[in-house]
Amino acid sequence: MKHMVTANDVAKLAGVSQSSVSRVYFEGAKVSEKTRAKVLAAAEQLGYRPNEFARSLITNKTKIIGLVMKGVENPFYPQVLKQFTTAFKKLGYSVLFVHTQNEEIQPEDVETLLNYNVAGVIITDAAMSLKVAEDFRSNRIPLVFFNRKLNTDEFYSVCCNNLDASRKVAEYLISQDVKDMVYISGNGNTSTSLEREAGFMEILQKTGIPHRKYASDYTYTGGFQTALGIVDEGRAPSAIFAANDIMALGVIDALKKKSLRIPEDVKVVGFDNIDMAAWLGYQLTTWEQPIEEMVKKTIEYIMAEIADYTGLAKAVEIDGKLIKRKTA
Amino acid sequence: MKHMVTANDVAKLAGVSQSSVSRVYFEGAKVSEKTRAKVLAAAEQLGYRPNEFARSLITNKTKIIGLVMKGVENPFYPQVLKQFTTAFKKLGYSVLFVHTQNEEIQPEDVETLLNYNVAGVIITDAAMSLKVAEDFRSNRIPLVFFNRKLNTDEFYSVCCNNLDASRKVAEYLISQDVKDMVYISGNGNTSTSLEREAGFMEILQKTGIPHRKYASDYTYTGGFQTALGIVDEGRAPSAIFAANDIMALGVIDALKKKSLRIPEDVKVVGFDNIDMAAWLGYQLTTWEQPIEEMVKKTIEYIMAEIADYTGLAKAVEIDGKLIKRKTA
DNA sequence: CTGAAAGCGCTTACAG
DNA sequence: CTGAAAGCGCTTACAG
Repeated sequence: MKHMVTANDVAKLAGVSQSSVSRVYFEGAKVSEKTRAKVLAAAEQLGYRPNEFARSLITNKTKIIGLVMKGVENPFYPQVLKQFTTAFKKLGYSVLFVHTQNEEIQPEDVETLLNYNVAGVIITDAAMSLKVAEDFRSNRIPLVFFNRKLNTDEFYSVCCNNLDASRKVAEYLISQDVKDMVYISGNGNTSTSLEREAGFMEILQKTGIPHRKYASDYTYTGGFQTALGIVDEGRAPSAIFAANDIMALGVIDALKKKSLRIPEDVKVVGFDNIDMAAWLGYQLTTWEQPIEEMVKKTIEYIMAEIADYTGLAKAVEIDGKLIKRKTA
Repeated sequence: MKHMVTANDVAKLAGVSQSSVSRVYFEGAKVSEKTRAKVLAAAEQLGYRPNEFARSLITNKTKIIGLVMKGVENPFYPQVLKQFTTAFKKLGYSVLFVHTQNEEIQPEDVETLLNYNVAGVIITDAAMSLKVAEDFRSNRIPLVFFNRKLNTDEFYSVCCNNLDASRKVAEYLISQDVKDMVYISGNGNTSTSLEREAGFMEILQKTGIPHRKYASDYTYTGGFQTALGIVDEGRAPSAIFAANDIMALGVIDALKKKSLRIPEDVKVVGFDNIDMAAWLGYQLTTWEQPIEEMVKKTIEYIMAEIADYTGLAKAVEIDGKLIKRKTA
């Protein structure tokens, strides 16, 4: 068995009480400089480290944030993971990574989060039922939907302003003098795909530009196959708006395979601005999601709720910007 | 304050002792079916869930695995993260994700891992000093270096057989009738880059094929710039072996930019077989790392050490295979 | 400012 | 098989 050095061991060596040792390590507690010095010296000598579990048990608080994610194949999400982890570390919080295979978060994942009494949970591209979300609420655990919304407005969400962004994409494309357009959607019922479609279609309808929609799945292969199908139908449009970048890259490869020139024959616009969009092989014109700002807003909310739980619900939307490159 | 349902509450409702409630939830403990039924009914009614922290405090064990990672921009690593998370979940373990900005794992990250008394730690592309590694050992926490080795053989590591793999890459390239070759390395002192270089060079030296080495950094941009430099020198070789795929993709884009044909003018081989290597825009010939098998070996070791700590050190190496596509 | 003591929610010998 | 009790390593009123 590994022997743990406890506050008691330190207390004995330092010649103070165990409470004093505790006070040295508990932020906000008061100790004299003299005691602090004695304790720190003894602790150093013994290699003392406060036990997080004992601490959490008594305070009923943890420094763990649950981050739920599905599509790590889309580089957008590892980026999100990285930024959250980095930002939370500065605040003294660690992230418990939960990966859901399925579209929807599984009961055992919810169990895990609840068992560890996480200080907050962020759910990204996985779906969560209303019932589960209520579970977190009833446990007073702050929850935010990141880059996704529930179709009720009873929870906190942080997204890019998808509606406005896709309107701007449509307007930009129209200004490029296109005849007809195609929207390639992501997974059917995701709020992101739905909103991007709505904004895009709204402008096209308003301006009377012919348009069609094809359903895909937010993957490279999905984008690739969908675009191949479109060309094989003999109905290549003058512009394609893909609901995310990784699909857009598949679209580009498919169009190239069919010897169509980009942007001359077909223009392509994506969404996210992942690293690869800038690669010379693609040079994708896309809408940049303001990840940094989105992460910041999410953390602000969670921290505020940790300090003083309100259960506040709000749909926060942050603008991004159009990044013009070579594909449109 | 959120009120927690405790084993005591359940005990009262079920009309049994708190110990009996505990036994129902503690694997391996014995309870009669009758008691179990009573407890489960009461627990269900109250929404009871055992407190992980109290449990960890008393058993001095956790179900948390620390996973340390740096380069999430290289799709190889999110893939590794996903596979570990999935496999550990099945065993009832969760993963605490630790992202290091710097090349080397930071003291505060080590603190975190130690404070949470993690059941094991896996360190991927970040570096860890010998001193820190010893820290884990002295706390009897199993540690494995995944896809990286320390330059001492005192720790457990799981890697692809890089030496053999790169020899095979060299032999394959030679069979393609090349005149001279270039090796583009990853970050200088990583074991992977060093080993891949060693195996590759060994064969080239043996067969007397002219070769040069360029130092890069395992990123797309690094590969791109390095290849650009090589061409600008007017010394494009007949084949380039990049130490990982993401650099190889950069190399391809640079060569294309310089209007060199692949594989006719220059052949390119990568390492990893990330998803993108198969994309139509690249069709990269590469060495596939057997992630699944590597993950499996890592987990086997960690589980064995959790059950019975030995501190066993070993360098496990697993073969991968050459994936022939269009670039060589 | 400091110490003795209670208690967080569990597991686990120890009796019965 | 079950219960009463001790104890894991902390925080936090409560006195002094």
